[in-house]
Amino acid sequence: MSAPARRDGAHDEPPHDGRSTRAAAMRESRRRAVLDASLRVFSEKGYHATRISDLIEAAGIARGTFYLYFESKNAIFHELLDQLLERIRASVDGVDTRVDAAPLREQLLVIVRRVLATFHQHPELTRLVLRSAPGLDDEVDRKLAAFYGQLHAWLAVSLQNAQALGLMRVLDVDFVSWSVIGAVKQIVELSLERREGADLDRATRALLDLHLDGMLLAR
Amino acid sequence: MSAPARRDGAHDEPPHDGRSTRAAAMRESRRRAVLDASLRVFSEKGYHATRISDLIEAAGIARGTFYLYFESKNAIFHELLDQLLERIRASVDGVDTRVDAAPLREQLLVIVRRVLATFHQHPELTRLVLRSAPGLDDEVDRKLAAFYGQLHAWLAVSLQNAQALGLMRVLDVDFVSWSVIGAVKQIVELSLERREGADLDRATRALLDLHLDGMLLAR
Amino acid sequence: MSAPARRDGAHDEPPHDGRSTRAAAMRESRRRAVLDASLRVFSEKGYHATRISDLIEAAGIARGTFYLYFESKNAIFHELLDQLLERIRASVDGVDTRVDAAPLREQLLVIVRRVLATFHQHPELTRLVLRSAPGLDDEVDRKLAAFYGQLHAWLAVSLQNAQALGLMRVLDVDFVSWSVIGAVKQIVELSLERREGADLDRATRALLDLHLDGMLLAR
Amino acid sequence: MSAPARRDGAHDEPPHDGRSTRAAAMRESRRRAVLDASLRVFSEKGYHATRISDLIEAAGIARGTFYLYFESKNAIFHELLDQLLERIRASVDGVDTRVDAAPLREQLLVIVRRVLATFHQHPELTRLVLRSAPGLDDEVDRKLAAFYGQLHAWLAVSLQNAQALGLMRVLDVDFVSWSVIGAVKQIVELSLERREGADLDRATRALLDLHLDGMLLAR
DNA sequence: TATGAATGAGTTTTCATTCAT
DNA sequence: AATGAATGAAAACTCATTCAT
Repeated sequence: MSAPARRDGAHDEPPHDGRSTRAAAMRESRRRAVLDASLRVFSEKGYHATRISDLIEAAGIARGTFYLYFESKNAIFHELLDQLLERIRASVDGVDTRVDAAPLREQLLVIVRRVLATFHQHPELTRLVLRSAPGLDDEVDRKLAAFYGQLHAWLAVSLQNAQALGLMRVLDVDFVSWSVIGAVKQIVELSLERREGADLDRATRALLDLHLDGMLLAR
Repeated sequence: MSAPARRDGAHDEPPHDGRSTRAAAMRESRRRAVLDASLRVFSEKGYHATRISDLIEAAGIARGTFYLYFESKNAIFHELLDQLLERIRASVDGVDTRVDAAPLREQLLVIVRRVLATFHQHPELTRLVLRSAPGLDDEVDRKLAAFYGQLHAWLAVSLQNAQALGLMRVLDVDFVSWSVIGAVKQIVELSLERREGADLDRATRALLDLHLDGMLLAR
Repeated sequence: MSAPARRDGAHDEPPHDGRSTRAAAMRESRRRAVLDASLRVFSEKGYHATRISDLIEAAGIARGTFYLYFESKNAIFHELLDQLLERIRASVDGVDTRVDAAPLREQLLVIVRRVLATFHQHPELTRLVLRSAPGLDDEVDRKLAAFYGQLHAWLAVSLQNAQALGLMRVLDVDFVSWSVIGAVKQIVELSLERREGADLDRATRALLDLHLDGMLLAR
Repeated sequence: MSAPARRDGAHDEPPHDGRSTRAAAMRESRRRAVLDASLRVFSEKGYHATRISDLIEAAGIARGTFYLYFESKNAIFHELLDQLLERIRASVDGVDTRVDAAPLREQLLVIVRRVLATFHQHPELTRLVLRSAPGLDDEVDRKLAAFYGQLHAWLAVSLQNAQALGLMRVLDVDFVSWSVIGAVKQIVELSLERREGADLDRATRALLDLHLDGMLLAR
């Protein structure tokens, strides 16, 4: 998976020479603070129920200040969205997709655990992506589709390889990949509600158990 | 699965004696028409992007008339939501959960096909539930949670039985049930985009194949 | 001078069948009332100092009602502007430009008196055109330029004819026409301040006296 | 015509002793630079469409710096306005109003040419006065009224004298003076659009031709 | 019952001015 | 003196809901 263009957010990056390095750092940290506060609010109330007033109150800034850092409510949401998407991409990117490198079981174990952990470490971002984002607007939907599409493509290729190497049964790789993605999403959503960190391992094992060996006793 | 309380929508059902039976029928049919039109609009534009103007235009009624039949924009959405939820429930309800009645594979085949078909027959309702509804408001989220909760409980019990009867491996039934639900949701969403009706069988088979026998070759 | 396309203002003319003739009339009269009230406010405070609040207060309507009739503050202003421009055009249109029809003096007398009277009858519209409109935005400036351009063209042609017929000295018709227009505008503006209606005749005579016979005694 | 009170603009002139003379000069030159840049912007975009951001960008200074030199957006505009008004006043002031000094024709030739040239040399200031200023606020309108009033008074007195000396026909001096002012304004505005410098003489001659000898052939 | 004009609270965004550094 | 980030009052516009006919 290749990294998408980074989204810098602020309208036009001010040209900062040497002397304003400090200022630029301050600015960036403040931006971060607003993003963090906004994430919390968006994640809790959802996009539409969130007012700019909520955002600036949570960030402790004035109304105009918000627009100093972000173009609009919509823009800050997109920036937030891009972040998690990027984070998940990164967490998957690290996994070795050369199937011969290790048994399928081990490989999937690593990636599933990583993905679940990533979501688990960022419950707000997760809630944002899973609950607030879908259906917001066409642009958001396009981003989500692209994201899941990448994930699916990556998974499908991996499975295809495994299949070619005789490590996997002959299955409908397309549907199976989507199925796995759906299962993971659902488990993530579940852990969001339950907020039990300890279940991460249990969830990982259950997912692998099911998908690798199936429900039936023997064949 | 038990049927939930029916939601009548309109403010207070006027007591209709014999002479107004015809009128009541007219009223009901008109209500239906508005609901149908609204479903189409909601499903296409999403809840927030949909204006009352869109609804009344699609239904061909006047602004005030809308409020004669529905309390509010929110109320009609809830009514629509309840409908699909009820329809899916019904499609699942019919399945015999006594595990000994048939092999697990057959049972799951029937139910998965039914569920997929149900969604497939009502793409608008599906889009509504899958895209517009989540994260809308607490009430909606509660309903969805309850719905999926029921589904999960039903599935978990079935699997538990199968397990007890030695028809199924020992798996974490809780997680596995959620995983299956997630997979199905994802496949449904997929078919929503692709709009290929013929794939229903292929999807069903792929889902069962994966979940019953797993990915690995042999054990 | 040809009449320009009428500007109907309201977003999309609602289709009114026979039964809603009364309603349409009501609507139109209400529109008029809002236009009149707005004209008063605009004329007194100028475009920018006028708030929508001022407009709706003057018209005695609610905020939303305003937007039922007009798209925006800018739109109602344009509609008002078009009105006076049209009215002046009409007042000039009636004048016979065939120079041989009457002596130049008589012709100019009629038209100048008409123009002055038109402005004088509508002091608010006049103030709007003369004070608020110029420099408002490009569209307004274009309209004003077009308007004065028509006026100038009409005048220039008339003078050209007069010249060809030997009724007028050989003068730079282009500049002279603009000069006359400027003089009239200034006199109109003057009468706006003085608010003396009786001076209309005196002003007309002074203008003609000056422009026809010049300042010098004899030649 | 007497010079009006000078408007210094900046809050309170700091008392500058000998040692700060250099600094004061710097300050003054910077002030000038900001004024010049602002004039350009105001003249192009108009008062309301001009943002402080435009001003400081054009002047190459920081936001806060602007307020070190000028009290407000309104204040700098007024200062700019006063300048042209003063400049025109000065260009007229030099003309000898003792009518017996020269024939009316010669006198008017000089002054009209001067006035036109003054405007022509400063198109931005001209656009400001003619397009942006009128109707801006009461204070501006008062200044413009005062300015034109002075011009009118000066012209009226001159004509009165000429009349008394038998150099001019008996005309309504009040209206005639306003008429001349209006004509000149219009011609100036015209040359602003056309931007043809060479026409200055032609315009001057046309104006005099018309006003001195009138349109008619002979009397 | 049906209509659609009227309502006004609520929301985003702008931008002149201030002030800490 | 110079800077530019921060401020918040003010303004336009939207749209779900009401209500007189």
